[in-house]
Amino acid sequence: AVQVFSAAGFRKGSLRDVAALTGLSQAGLLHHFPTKVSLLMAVLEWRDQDTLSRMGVPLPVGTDVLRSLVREVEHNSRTPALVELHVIMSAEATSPDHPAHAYFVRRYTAVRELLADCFEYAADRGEVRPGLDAAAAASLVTALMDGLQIQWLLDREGVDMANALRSYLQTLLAVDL
Amino acid sequence: AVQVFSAAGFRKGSLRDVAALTGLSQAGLLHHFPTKVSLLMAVLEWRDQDTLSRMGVPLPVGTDVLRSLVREVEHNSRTPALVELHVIMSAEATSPDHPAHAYFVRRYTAVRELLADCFEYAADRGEVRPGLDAAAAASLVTALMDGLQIQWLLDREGVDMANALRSYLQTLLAVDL
DNA sequence: GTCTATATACTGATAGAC
DNA sequence: GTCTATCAGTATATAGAC
Repeated sequence: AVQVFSAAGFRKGSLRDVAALTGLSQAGLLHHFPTKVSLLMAVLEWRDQDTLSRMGVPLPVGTDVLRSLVREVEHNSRTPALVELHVIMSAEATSPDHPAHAYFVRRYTAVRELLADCFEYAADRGEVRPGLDAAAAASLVTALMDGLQIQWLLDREGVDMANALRSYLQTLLAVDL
Repeated sequence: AVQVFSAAGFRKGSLRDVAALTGLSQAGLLHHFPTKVSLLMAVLEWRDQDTLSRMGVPLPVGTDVLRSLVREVEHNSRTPALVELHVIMSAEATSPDHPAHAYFVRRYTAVRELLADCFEYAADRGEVRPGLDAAAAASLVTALMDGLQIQWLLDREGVDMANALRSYLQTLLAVDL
C-alpha cells in the first residue's frame, strides 16, 4: 500500500495494484482492510510508528529533538518512497473532503507544538539565538522540511535535505548542533 | 479546470467535471483541448502568465524580487484555489511518470536560479547579511513558501504565510524589506 | 463548434463458493 | 481466509450527426 499510494496518491492508487503487490486478490485484500479508507489509515499509522521507532519513545526534548529531526531527514534521503508518501498524502489531504484531512490537521499541529516546546526548552537554557520566536520557528522548520522534500524528489542529486535543514537550524541556535 | 484540478488533483480531476463547470459537454471541451494532458499544460501556462502579470515583465532584480514575492504570497492568501492548485500539482508531479514532471523540474530550477541571482545582486550592494550562501538561501526560501502553503491550507486562521516569509527574509538581509 | 452515443478500460465494493 | 464472478459507477477518448 505504501508503494502504491506513494506512487499514485491515495485518490488514484488502486486496491487492485496493492493486491497484486501482496499476491492477494482484490477481495482477499479487502478481507483484511474492509475499505480503501481503512487501508489508508493503517498506512498512516504504520508511518507514524515507523518514525517514532527511530526517534524513540518518549520523544527527546530540547535540542535533542532537532538532532533527531536531522537524523530522520538523513533516513528519508535513503527511502524515497517514504518521502513520496508524505509529500503526496499531505498535499491531497489539504482538501477538506479528503479522508486524511483531519489526521493531517492534527499531525501538523502536533509537530509544530513539539518543535515550539523544544525551542522554548532550549531557550530556557540559553541555547537559542536571543529573541527567537519559538512558535514562528516551529512553523518555519516544519515548512522547510516539507518544501525540501518536494525539491529533493524533483532533483535528488541537486538537493541535500539534511544539510540544508542542519544549516538552517544552526542559525537559530547559540550552541553547536 | 483550475477549480477541478485544485480540488481533486490532475489524476483524479475529471474532464466531465471541468466540462460541467464550463457548460460544455465533455466532447465539446475536448474539441478545444484534445486530451486531458493538453488541458493540464494550458492550466500550468495560464498560472505562470497570471503570476508574471502581477510580478511584471521583465522581472524585478535584487531585493525587489523579494518584495514581489511577499506581495505574491499576500495575493495567494486571498485566492485559496491557486494555492491548492500549486500544492497538489507540485506534489503529484514529483512522480517521474506524471505529465507535468519535466515542467516542475524546470520550474523549480528556474525559481531557485532567479532567487539566487537576486541574493547575489543584493550581496554586491551590501544589502544581505555577511556570509550568506545565495544558492542555499534560494533553495530555502522556495522550500519555505511551499511548506507554508500546506500549513495554511490545513489551518487558514492559524498560519500567516506572508508574515512568516517576510520575517524570514528580513533575517537574511542587512536592509529593511 | 457543439452535441449524443458509444467504445474500452478501470474503479471500490459485494456475494457467495470453498 | 482466499478465491472467482460480478455489480454499478466512473474514466478518457472517439465517431459521426448537425
